[in-house]
Amino acid sequence: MNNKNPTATVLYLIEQAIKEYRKISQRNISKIVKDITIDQCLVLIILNKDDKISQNELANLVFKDNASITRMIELMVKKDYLNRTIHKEDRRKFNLEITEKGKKTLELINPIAKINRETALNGLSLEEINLLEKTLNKIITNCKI
Amino acid sequence: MNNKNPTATVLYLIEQAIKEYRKISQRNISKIVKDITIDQCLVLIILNKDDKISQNELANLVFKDNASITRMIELMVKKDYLNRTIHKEDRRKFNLEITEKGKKTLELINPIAKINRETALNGLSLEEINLLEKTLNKIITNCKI
DNA sequence: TGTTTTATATTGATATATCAATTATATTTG
DNA sequence: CAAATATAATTGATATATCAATATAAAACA
Repeated sequence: MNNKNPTATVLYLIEQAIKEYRKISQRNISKIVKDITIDQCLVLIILNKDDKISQNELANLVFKDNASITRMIELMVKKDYLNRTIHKEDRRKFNLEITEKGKKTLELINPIAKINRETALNGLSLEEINLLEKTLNKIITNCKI
Repeated sequence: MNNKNPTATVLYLIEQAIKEYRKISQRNISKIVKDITIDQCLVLIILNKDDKISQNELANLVFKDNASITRMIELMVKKDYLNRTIHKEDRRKFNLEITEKGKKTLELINPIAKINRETALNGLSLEEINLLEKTLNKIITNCKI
């Protein structure tokens, strides 16, 4: 793992970075909202921007499997963060609506999400971040081919 | 998600990048070895370099929880990739030994792991990779504080 | 129109992630 | 040396990841 050749280790670093970020994010969220996961938060944030998306589209946006989304939504409905009703035009789909509890939670979550990002990116120049973005996009493209 | 401000999106990109990389890695491994996961491969690779490490140390190396490692090892013993015996000097610990099947699997895995890395990093200059490494390390440090 | 194909979501099975509580053993300390 | 503390690993509970198989509805097509 501690080779000098970064090609052998940089992919582990990506994994480590996202795991550390998820950890502090979950810790900070849990201080304020007890019964929610960061993945569920992300679902709330996305639905808040566009509540007309399907579960399929939602899955793509958060890089998850359809199966995972189905189960997450199930839990979020059970915990009263979301309502789910059948889509009238396409009866295979569902409407996902954020409940009052969900909206209140969003107000608590949004500032924390901002702080989490700022914490993680603290001390990085905009140039560094742009480069990071560019490089990650290349890796993503490489893997998708 | 499609803000122009990269500070809001770059952390999602990290998540996406590692997920795409894990996907192709698992796909390529599964073509050759049927009953193994990429996480289990990583455990084999690490134990092959140093079979004296404890489960704790192993967990740290692969950025996993102790609990996850316990269960992974349990499965790997069941599938005859590892042997586990009690540590004589410290009876809280265990010795982890790669079986013959494990060794043969390693020979199949190692070249694929190399190809996976090369695929993911294809077209990236050494400079880009070094910068990526540097930036990721900064993020990791930020999150750990 | 009836049949085939495609799209959306669910379910089952298995693996991993994470936290908290617990067990067993080692180490430290009074 | 005994009690307190620390360390290594396990277990239980719950959430997510992934694949394959399935159900249902919509769209395409002949």
